[in-house]
Amino acid sequence: MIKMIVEGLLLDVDYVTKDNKAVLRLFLKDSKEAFLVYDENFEPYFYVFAKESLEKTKKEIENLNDRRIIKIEKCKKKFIGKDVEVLKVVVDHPQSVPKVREVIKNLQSVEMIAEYDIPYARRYVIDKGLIPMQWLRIECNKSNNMLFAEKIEVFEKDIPELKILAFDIEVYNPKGAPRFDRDPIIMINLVSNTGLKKVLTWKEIEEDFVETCISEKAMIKRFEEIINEEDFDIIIGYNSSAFDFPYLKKRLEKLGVSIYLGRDKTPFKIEARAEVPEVKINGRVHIDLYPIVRRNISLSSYVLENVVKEILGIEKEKIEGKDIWRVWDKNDKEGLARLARYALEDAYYTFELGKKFLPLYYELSRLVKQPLQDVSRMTAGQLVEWFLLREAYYRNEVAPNKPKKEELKAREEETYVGGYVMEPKKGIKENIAVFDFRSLYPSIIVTHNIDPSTLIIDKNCRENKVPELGYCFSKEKEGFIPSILKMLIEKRQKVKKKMKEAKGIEKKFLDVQQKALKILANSFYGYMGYARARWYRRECAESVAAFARYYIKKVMEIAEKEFNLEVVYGDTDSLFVLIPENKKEVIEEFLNYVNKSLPGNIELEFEGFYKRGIFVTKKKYALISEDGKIVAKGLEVVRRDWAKIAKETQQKVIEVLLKEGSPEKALEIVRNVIKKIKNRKVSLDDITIYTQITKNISEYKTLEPHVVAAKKLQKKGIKISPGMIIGYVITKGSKSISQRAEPIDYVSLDDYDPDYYIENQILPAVERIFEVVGYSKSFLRASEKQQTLTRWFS
DNA sequence: AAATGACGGGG
DNA sequence: GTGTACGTCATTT
Repeated sequence: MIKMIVEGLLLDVDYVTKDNKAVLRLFLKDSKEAFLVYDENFEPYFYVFAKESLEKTKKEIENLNDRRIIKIEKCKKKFIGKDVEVLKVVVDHPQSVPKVREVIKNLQSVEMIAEYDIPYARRYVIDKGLIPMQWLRIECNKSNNMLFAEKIEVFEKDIPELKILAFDIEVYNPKGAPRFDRDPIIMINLVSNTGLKKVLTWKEIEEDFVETCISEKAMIKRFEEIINEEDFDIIIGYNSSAFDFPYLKKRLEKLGVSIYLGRDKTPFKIEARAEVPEVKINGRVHIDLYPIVRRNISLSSYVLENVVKEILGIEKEKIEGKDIWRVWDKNDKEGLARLARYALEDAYYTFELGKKFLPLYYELSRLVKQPLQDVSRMTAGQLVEWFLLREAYYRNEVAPNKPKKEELKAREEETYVGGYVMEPKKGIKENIAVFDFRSLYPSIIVTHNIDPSTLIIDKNCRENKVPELGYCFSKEKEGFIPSILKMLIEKRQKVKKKMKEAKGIEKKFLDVQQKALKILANSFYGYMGYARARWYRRECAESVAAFARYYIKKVMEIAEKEFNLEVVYGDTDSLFVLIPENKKEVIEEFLNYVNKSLPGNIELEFEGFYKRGIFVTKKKYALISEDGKIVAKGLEVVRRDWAKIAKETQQKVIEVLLKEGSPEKALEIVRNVIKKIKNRKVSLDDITIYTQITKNISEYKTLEPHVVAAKKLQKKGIKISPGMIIGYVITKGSKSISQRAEPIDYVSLDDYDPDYYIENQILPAVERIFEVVGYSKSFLRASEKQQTLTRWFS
């Protein structure tokens, strides 16, 4: 056994079981290579609160004679700000926790149990004070060529160059959605910061970045080889959790091959989660950019091309997914080369998106102090929760439990008045300035000391009283949440101050840091009102919202009364104001005036200027900026289970209204579409609705259209299995919509029901928009029904 | 009115 | 893995 000291950046932590004991694995990376350190010095535990005396409860637990229980200790802790004494029950293995806790929680003398559901690796990084994406100096023992940690300390140092691979697969798909049991992977596209720009495939393609393998199987094995040879730290994809990796896994099963991508030479695993599946490649970090982009940027569509356009400002061409197989089958030299170029582009842009977002997640990982891959999957509420769990540990607070099912249901039903949403002045408006107050919520929490422990429910309370509500917040003692939030805000201000003097990379680095702090700080309000939160407290969230309403209304009043500006819309922390032609300077004046009148660090910001907007209802509007970018909120019908013709019609209507400001032209578009539908001048492609079968047909309780269509296919001898996407058309007749759904392969243009497409597809997609520009629902419907009588459709 | 089921991205 | 989303919409029952 040799003693030694190693240093490395903490990329990930998990545990393995050796001799029935859990051993933690720290995956580290120094400036040269990746390495692994084990830690055996940690034990799983949870807390027990006693009804009467700790001693009595301790005895009762001891009397269980449960061999999984290793130790029971009395501890002094705090719970929601109050001193408590609890028992710490240590067990032999993390997987014993759920079993032992079930026994203990039902004991007579037990009041409740706590912190019984914290994943072992996360508990470990919290208790040991480790910071992922930060450097560790570890004193270890080396035996059998393995390193065992004895003492660990965190120190600050820049993140070393990490090896990052972006990948993407192309799949043969003659039936639209690829069927994993039949359709092969035809290309694997790789772009890395180690200089890789490669398309693996199994057809000869004349491009120098293409590497031709002898078969699909050989191509996948080559993919494995490249990952292991280059030893990537991070593997990124776009929707790779839900598509690329699951598809790859199914192909591997079908082909009877295994690949070992883990640093410990294990296969990658796909773990079912409520959200999207989680891909685990031991020792490496897998990050799917699709959910990240969705969480961080508000767009009407998240197809890669659109994301690249909006975020990177690059117009990228797309080979329609549906056409890939055709190009592949055609075997035309130029076609295949073109396919390969597009394929490489997909990986390239995924890589570019990674460059854009990864630094932020490195920072969030350091800030929340949980592993990068975990943090990359967290929603805002989870970021706050894990951050608070760490803070609670260091303040000796026992964390409140997550709500049980009934409690969750009760919380979800507990509604309160949220932000103020103004009923928009409906219709088309021009020259719109948008302002928002993003720092409003955190500032309110800190300024008014809003916390579960400071809440006073008393109609007659006076000091620090919440507008409209019978609550006050004591200012005697700083609350848990306000004190943490205050620290975050101050830290951010410091970083921003430093940023002013910094340059180049240093400045960028600081900018990412302040963004991470901002994201976290802005999530605390939502967190207190989030039903699944441990530190949930309805009255707190309710009070923040009440203060926010007070401030936004005040600012709207200033705009109208003091600046004579028309406010056309506002939502929670934003307001939309009409700016008179040639008076843009008023934006600055208004902003300055408002900010002088607001208390503390509460600040209004200018978000942007828009040439035109359509305001439909609360939360439903579309804006076009001066450079022609359209931002649509709440109006999109871009789902697969709508007919293409409905989606396209809606898009065209919004575009014409915003670009030309002409309801008449938009109406003309709708009339033409209706006419086309009536005259059967559409294609089957336009009217096909695609819906996925998600379980065995026999398990369906209700007979929806796609289920009926699938049953009809089954009768024709076609095997239906979960995951299949059924394309169908609604045909003429008097039965229910479902009964009239016919599989696309068995209908002709003469069969479809024009009324269904007009009434249930076209009109619902556009009528709300038309209503606000002066054409009522009944007008649209009436003019549609009078088709043969009126000029509209003749 | 309540219950049920599907959407997103990927090809 | 000591963790199971989310908010919205259409259609059926």
